[in-house]
Amino acid sequence: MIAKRNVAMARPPEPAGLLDNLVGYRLRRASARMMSHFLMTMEPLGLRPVLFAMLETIRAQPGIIQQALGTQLGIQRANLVPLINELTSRDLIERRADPSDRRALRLFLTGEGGRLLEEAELLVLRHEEDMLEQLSPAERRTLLALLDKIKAD
Amino acid sequence: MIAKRNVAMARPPEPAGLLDNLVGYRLRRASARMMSHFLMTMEPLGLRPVLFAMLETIRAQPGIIQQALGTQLGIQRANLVPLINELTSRDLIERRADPSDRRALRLFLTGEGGRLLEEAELLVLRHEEDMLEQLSPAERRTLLALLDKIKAD
DNA sequence: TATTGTTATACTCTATAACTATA
DNA sequence: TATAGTTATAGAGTATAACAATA
Repeated sequence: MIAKRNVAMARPPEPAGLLDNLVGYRLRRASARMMSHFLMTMEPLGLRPVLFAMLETIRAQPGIIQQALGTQLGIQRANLVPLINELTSRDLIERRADPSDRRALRLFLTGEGGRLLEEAELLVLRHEEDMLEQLSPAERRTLLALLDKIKAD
Repeated sequence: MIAKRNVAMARPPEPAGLLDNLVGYRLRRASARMMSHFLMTMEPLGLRPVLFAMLETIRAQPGIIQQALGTQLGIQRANLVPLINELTSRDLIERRADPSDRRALRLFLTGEGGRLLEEAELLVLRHEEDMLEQLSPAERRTLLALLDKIKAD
């Protein structure tokens, strides 16, 4: 393609000045790249990032109630419902009534949920390895540590 | 609140195991924190992150066409249209026909767009300062450099 | 034929308010 | 009164397909 110079203020295609020095913007773009690649990687398993995060959290804390799951993942109770339904109807998790608090539903992985999650974990590790191959182990630790220093609000 | 121990596999509320060691997940959470704080900061100006990014890019490259704007910001042409309309109807930018390519529309900030963007930049810098106060200048540079090492796809 | 801008559409994510059943 | 789960709804982001005008 040939550069056009017929407009008064046209400049070389510089990325955009201030924008490119903003941590928030660069963070958002980097995160979008990761998400997009995650989606491609997980497509065969039909797991989006949220669903994977939910399964991981339920596996780490079997019997967790929806409210706690939502709090930990930053998802509101109301928005969690259709996601829980999605995992339930795919037989990846199950809800069991809590005998001591009949408002609460405890969440557990099913056998199939556990199996799928194991497959997913392999894919996720491969995905991270693929996206982060330019970063040494030390750099990855540094990146995580620096991310943690961003204000929690 | 008192911990309940009446469910077989209940564990201490650990964040979630593998999940918390995934760069993609931590990146996504950090980015969400920044976005949320950005939204609060910019609320008085009515600028969302996308709109701010568009204004910045148009200011840096006056006369940019929609297609290029979309490519640079990672927004598809079709999705850009309502955003351009929003900025146009608020008199922050204007479209001018390109005499040499009558398919293309060149984008420019209006006077008011320029003024609003200047205000916005001050707020954004304050916002970044607020969110990143725990990071030294060197750490911020390191963070940006590490983000750049994440694969571009 | 390919490209620019556009319309239409659909899905996901996010946010809020209000309901129910329990506590 | 407060909490857990739910329903309904609306806004915003993102993706694809198809069209008109122009190259």
